[in-house]
Amino acid sequence: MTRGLTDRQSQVLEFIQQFLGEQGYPPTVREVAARFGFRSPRAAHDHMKALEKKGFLRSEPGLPRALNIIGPPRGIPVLGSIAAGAPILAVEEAEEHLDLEADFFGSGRFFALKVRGESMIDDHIQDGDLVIIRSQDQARPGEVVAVLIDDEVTLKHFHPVKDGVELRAANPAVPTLKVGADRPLRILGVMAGLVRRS
Amino acid sequence: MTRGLTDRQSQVLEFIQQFLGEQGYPPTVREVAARFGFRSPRAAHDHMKALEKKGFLRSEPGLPRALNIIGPPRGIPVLGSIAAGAPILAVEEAEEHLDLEADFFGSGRFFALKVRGESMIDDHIQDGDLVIIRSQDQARPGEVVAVLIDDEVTLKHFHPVKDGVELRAANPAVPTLKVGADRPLRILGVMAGLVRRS
DNA sequence: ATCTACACTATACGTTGGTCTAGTCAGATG
DNA sequence: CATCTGACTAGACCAACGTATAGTGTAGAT
Repeated sequence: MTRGLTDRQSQVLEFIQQFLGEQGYPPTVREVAARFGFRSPRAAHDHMKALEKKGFLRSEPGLPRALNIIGPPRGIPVLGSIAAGAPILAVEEAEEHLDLEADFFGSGRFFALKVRGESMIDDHIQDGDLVIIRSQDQARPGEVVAVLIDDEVTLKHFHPVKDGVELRAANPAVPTLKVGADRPLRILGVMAGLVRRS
Repeated sequence: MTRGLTDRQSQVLEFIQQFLGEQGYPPTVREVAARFGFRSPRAAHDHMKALEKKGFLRSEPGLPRALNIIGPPRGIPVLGSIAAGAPILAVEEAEEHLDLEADFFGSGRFFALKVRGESMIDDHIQDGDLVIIRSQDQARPGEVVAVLIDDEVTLKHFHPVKDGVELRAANPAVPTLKVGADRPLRILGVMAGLVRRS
């Protein structure tokens, strides 16, 4: 499952996550041991130390329940910048994660892109804004979409036309891009929100 | 401060919240005591038991760090709308809470205001946006501030001038407001970010 | 003048829980 | 075959921690 962990380590990590979610505080070594039926706290302790060494957990030595899950970053991954050449769309490659509530922007899978330039300025999306995209491969006319075209990601208004698609910017200075049905165009998702950190 | 709590109890609760946000796990009785300089863990323990009795905390007896904040919702409180007449600035009156990471917009105490109208449209702040405000009573020239004036909250650019302050909108259609040094004007905080949910 | 609520100090008890030493066992690797 | 890694048992040490008893001081209400 998760990068470089043994099965048992994944299970332990998952349990700690779950415990934290349900109880609001992290489990002790012995609580982990009890969950898996270990007769010795040592077994659980070993796994937790392994998880720590692999960077999935942080803990304060000697202190009970002083645990922190740091490995699998939760939240919305910031996958790169728009119009900056082929961003990698794997979660592991995320530059950063926006750690916010699961359904903050509604339901679905989300990612974020950092906007470069002023091409969507009339939609009040400015340089440096993080645009939240809901992952989907379909879009309705007029929606703001993140599309992959010619190995580049752009944010545009989506308008299907005869034999193709028009991608309109929200800036009169930026010309509309007409894409024929033959050219490869992949919709990555539609805009679901925006975060600006001044 | 918060409903039915003594000053000290509020402080203790706030510290526990902050600790949880920063450390990822709850503090022990002694860590609370250390924070406030108590020479005895008993003092902290008493406050925590009081908070528990008043329903702000839950704890598992005998277990270290087995704490749970249940009373006050976490996150950034949405305190009301801008330019919509005297919003209540008590945390209890929050309409909603933006449940996101503690230091998402940097450090400090934050609240959010829902923007009504187009008065800041040139700053690309549009109707319905949630503007994140860092609580502080000072501002530097040019910063976007939330100010309380005549029992109304507005979002404006802050410009100190001779014998007063100018509050400029980011929309040419909205006239600049000149406020004399005599008129009561209270800075609630400065803009630290923005959240738009499309 | 007494009472009660609040905020604490001083000290201590007993348990919980992180961590240690010292092993066993199975499966994979060289 | 020996060695290594992963997963565990058994038992123990002791610091950290929740909790208790007993008491001080202060401020406001009765």
